[in-house]
Amino acid sequence: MHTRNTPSTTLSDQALRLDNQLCFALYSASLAMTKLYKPLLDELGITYPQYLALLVLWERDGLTVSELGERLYLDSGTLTPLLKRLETAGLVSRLRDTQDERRVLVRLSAAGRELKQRAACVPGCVLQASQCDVAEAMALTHQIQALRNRLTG
Amino acid sequence: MHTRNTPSTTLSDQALRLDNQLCFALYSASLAMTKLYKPLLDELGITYPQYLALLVLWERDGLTVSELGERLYLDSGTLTPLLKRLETAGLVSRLRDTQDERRVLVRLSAAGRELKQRAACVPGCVLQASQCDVAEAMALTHQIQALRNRLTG
DNA sequence: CACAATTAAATTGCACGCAATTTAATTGCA
DNA sequence: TGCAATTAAATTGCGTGCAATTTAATTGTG
Repeated sequence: MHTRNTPSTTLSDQALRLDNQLCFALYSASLAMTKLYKPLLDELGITYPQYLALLVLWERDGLTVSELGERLYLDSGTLTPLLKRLETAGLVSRLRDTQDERRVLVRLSAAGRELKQRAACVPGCVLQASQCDVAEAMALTHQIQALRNRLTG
Repeated sequence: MHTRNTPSTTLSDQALRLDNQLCFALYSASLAMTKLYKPLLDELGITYPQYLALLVLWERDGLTVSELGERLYLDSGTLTPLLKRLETAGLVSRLRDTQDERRVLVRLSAAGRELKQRAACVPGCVLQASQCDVAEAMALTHQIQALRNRLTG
């Protein structure tokens, strides 16, 4: 119910404006970033979420699906099919842990390890395309990580 | 090829670390934000991208699919089925523009307009859950929007 | 006016994300 | 030891995102 007949802008109108939404800024920036990666990752024959999984494995090989999921904030419903595709592409192996048959160990293949060299130029290309200087990008990264940690913690 | 036998950390190793990726900060924060909205939007019977489309229509009703897409950075491949679901839910109508039959005008129904009142509390709830003060959230929003504009421009 | 070029949505196909459930292995406790 | 509770992946089902194509309407040009 309005208190006058002319269109008024209430506090909740302001709060609901798309351009005032932190969530939409994150959402649209994340999608834009993915599109930026697309041509670079096409060269490597992988998708953006597959690239993220490989980043984790390039840091530390031989993780379980759950450990990968903790690092990426993704569950087995997302990771199982993604990892099967990486396996089909010959980049990783998926083998049950003999110590605990519930677990599946994900390991880089030789091709998976070699792909790291070909990916070495990707972060630089993206940074350049995003027209950020390194310091600005790092500062923003830390702020967004801090937000995410509050959201998930 | 390494210049020594001990494991070394190269510049490109650093550049490829998951926690140094602005893209992953955005990606994981965006997903975390979506999960925060989930229970609130479940109450309203809509998904997060549907909520974004409604935010646009609550600002300005009667847009074409393309105009919605420009605002949300989404294409008809995403929006057409999403808008059909909003139509099925009784929140919008989708009618060909009689002036130009190529266009489809998306308009809020009475129920769609009324939903805005029920959604009025959502931004505040989310802000509280994200443990940001308003000024911090706004500042971060503007920084991320500026980045997105560079990425899409 | 004819007709090629352009534009707007819709469609198709594939890869996520994720909630909910299922399957299988391990743990813990009486 | 037996067996319920827990844990780890996989599976199912649905809703995005998006590239590529298709369909249909409009525009522009000779």
